[in-house]
Amino acid sequence: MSDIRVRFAPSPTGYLHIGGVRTALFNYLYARQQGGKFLLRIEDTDRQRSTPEFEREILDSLKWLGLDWDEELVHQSKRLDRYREIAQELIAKGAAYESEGAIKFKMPQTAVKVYDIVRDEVAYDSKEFDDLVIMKSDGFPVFHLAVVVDDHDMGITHVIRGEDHLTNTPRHILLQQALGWKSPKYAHLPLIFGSDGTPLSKRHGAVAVTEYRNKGFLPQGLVNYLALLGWNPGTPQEIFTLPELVKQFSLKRVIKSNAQFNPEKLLWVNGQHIRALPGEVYEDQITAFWKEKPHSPSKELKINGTSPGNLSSEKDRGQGKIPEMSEEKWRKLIALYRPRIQTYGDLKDQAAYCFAEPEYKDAQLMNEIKGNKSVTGLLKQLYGVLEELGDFEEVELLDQKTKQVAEEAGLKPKDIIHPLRFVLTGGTASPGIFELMSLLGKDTCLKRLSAFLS
RNA sequence: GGCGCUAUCGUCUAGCCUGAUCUAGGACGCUGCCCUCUCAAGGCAGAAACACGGGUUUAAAUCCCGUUAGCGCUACCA
Repeated sequence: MSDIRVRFAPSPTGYLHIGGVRTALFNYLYARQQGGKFLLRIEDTDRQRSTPEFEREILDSLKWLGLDWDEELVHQSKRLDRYREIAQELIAKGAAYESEGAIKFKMPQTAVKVYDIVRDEVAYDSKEFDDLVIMKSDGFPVFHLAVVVDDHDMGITHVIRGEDHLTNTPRHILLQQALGWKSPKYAHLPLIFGSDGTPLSKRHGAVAVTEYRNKGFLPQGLVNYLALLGWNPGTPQEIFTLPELVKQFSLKRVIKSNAQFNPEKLLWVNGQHIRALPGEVYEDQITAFWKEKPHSPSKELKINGTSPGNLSSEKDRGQGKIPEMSEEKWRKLIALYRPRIQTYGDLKDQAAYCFAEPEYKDAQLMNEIKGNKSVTGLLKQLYGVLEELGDFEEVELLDQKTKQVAEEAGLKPKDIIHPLRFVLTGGTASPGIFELMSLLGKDTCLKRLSAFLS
């Protein structure tokens, strides 16, 4: 156990966003790796914009991501007296003065050096800085004072934050010097931008953690991707679990230049995690995702009474249950789609025809198949063959029988498989047709066939 | 404007400190091929970058200077 103490200090004026997660993550990784403490401080001195709801969202998001923190939460709003005390102390020392109801820090005229772990030494001349308001006329501290006081009181040894604070650092150091306090070590992280190089915002798509959660991203996928923005292990490894990151992380390998957020790579990383998960974990997670109301659009997945197997009746719907597909079928389904999805939410788009009647959107293809006598003849024949089968449990048998129909007509397997896929799914892409037939079940398959052929 | 930070494929990046091993490596995306009943997944291959200009040196992506560009700070926001 080292005495390293770091902190993440969000303002509850909005949801936890991508940039915040990255900052929190790097603090977390450093603390856990060094055997130090990862603390949380809520910077809620902006009374207008801070809300308890946002605070709860932020904490929820951090928990979901697996970034657990140590010790009690610190709220700046509860430390107002302390800031006032320090401000008075600065006045008493002649380092600050009152001005129009506010208190200003008298900026010493001196050279300041910031030793930054990421970018080495950065020098400033404080002649460039104006006197700094530290207490607003409403009696609330300004960010700079609160940060310096809190970091000191919390025993913070390393301040790891975004590069947007780099230029604030000399002011903070001057404040610390005026108070006779030791400065923590600093590490400024590169910023994350959108694909057009401007600060990440809603224009660039999802920025809030909750949005990613709702879409069915895995916390480890998001964490993994974000770890790679501004840091790399120096090895070709790209896929990491949190513990692996903790082990390999190093502030020394933090990149200096800003990065652009690339949603496509995030998707890929997430897909890798989906495939790397132990089977049971995958099953539990994706099942929970589709069951849990607040975080899944599962209503949209529903399902008319006409779904495969014994799907839910009208009454059962909206209960937040997986459609009353048997446990066994649901498992088959998610196994079949595992290599095909990048987020749990993808199931909705890709397997829609498992939960509702297929939509034949491609009218041209529809007519092509329907208008082709030999194809429809083949399908009718197949219908007859399938009807004779007991159930559709045996994939091998379905395979055999279906191909046999084609062979007997002097055709190739795909000559029947492709039209059949279209009939059953309404499209041209699906998992293996025989696995799919088995999944849908005999009734559904026959029903779709006869409906199509009639 | 002033001050500060940054600058390798479209994007994330390795390499830069300790110059020669770099005809610049990996990943996402893209293209093609293989696998194959389609789509994925997986495998293989390909196109794709050292911002620009000066130095230093036998030798520079790597060191130095300048230019340009991007970003940040310059609030009684955080």
